[in-house]
Amino acid sequence: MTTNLPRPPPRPRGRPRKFDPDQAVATAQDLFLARGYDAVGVADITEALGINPPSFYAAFGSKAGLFARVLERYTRCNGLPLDALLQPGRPVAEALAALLEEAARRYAANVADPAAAGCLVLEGQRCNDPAARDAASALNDAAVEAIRAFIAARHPRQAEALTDYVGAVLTGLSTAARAGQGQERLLATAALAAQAIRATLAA
Amino acid sequence: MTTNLPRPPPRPRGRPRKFDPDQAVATAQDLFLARGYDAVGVADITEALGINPPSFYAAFGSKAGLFARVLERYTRCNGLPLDALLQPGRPVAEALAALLEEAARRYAANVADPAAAGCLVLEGQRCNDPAARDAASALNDAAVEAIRAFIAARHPRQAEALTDYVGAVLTGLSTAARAGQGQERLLATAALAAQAIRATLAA
DNA sequence: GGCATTTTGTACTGATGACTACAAATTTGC
DNA sequence: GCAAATTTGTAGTCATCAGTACAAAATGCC
Repeated sequence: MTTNLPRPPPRPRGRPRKFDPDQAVATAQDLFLARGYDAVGVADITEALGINPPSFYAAFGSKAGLFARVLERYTRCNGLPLDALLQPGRPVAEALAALLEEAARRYAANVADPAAAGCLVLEGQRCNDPAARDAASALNDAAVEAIRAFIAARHPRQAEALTDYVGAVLTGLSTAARAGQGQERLLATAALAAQAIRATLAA
Repeated sequence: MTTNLPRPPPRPRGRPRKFDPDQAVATAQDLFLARGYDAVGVADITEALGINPPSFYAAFGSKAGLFARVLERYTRCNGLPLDALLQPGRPVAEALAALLEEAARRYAANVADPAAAGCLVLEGQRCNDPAARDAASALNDAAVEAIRAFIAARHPRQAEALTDYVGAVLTGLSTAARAGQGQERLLATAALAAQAIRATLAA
């Protein structure tokens, strides 16, 4: 029997694409992370991809449409792994400390791309395009709710305040990363921030 | 003797101004605080002032030039009173806790202008105009240095880490305020954040 | 009154940036 | 080979926005 399972999808009818949309999303992610949504023009993207505007709009609809796909990829591949960090059995203070530490590691600029620092979701919420902002806010809201629910399972009385606090520190870490602070400083801030969580939950 | 002291400055030669530049700076401060530097156009400002663009440019030179004057006014009238909060004799943990609490109070939106939330200096650093960004960053750098020096006077070993932490929390508070959190939530976050400072300095 | 000075109002310019109309090109299915 | 389908490349449109040219108006000084 010849294989009939993983048949490569038959190529559609018309002229084939000159570029890979998934690769384009990855490239755009780098650009947005390095310069921010507003500062990256469609012309920058099409130039980086070696395509012309019509190809871009046929594939993604709009700049905000591309950004939504970039955010999806970012949360899947590069965002904080909330599911792994906030496992139901884990002590809350320990989990939140690990969350902040992981954020410090991920938000710091790496050597490969020194300008790519901070969190794309957090920073994306500050852009001037309502559609892009809403896409980022939706993902942020989901993440905040996941943190709140995790805390509330064990410490319902302190869930709101601790969630606000963790959110504020994450924002501060992302901003500090974009301002050029290196991983050591971000880790020190995260460790310091975690002390407040321990102090609160120990009481 | 007739008074000769507070003589009102003799009116200059030409056609008199139709608007008061200082009042214009105050109006612009409200606009920038409510919508952010990038989202406020020169047209918005001239319309709010009831003047035409040439009058605007004759008085302020550029949008960034106006923003510099707005920032000066903001730090003088509405910014955190660092000098009062960080007096040399004051215990460091107490002073920093008061600083965070005061930030929570000031960053929260007030009833008079519900959209005006957050810190104009912190938010201004994120705009897309390099000149405006630099003006905001210079003021921020000065504030950060003042905090660092205040801490270092008593706790030199922890000055860097604590300053980074306080800066991150302030950024988080400003962002949370702009996201709509009310004063109670901001105060709770500030109080929580202060615990980490106490824990660090008690050791 | 006449002149110098400064601001005002009208009506632009020039740059930028998201987005598109349209025809040519390249593929598949018959 | 031919028609249908889809993408590409060229060359734009349109809106927005910071900033300006220039003449008319309004003042003080002589």
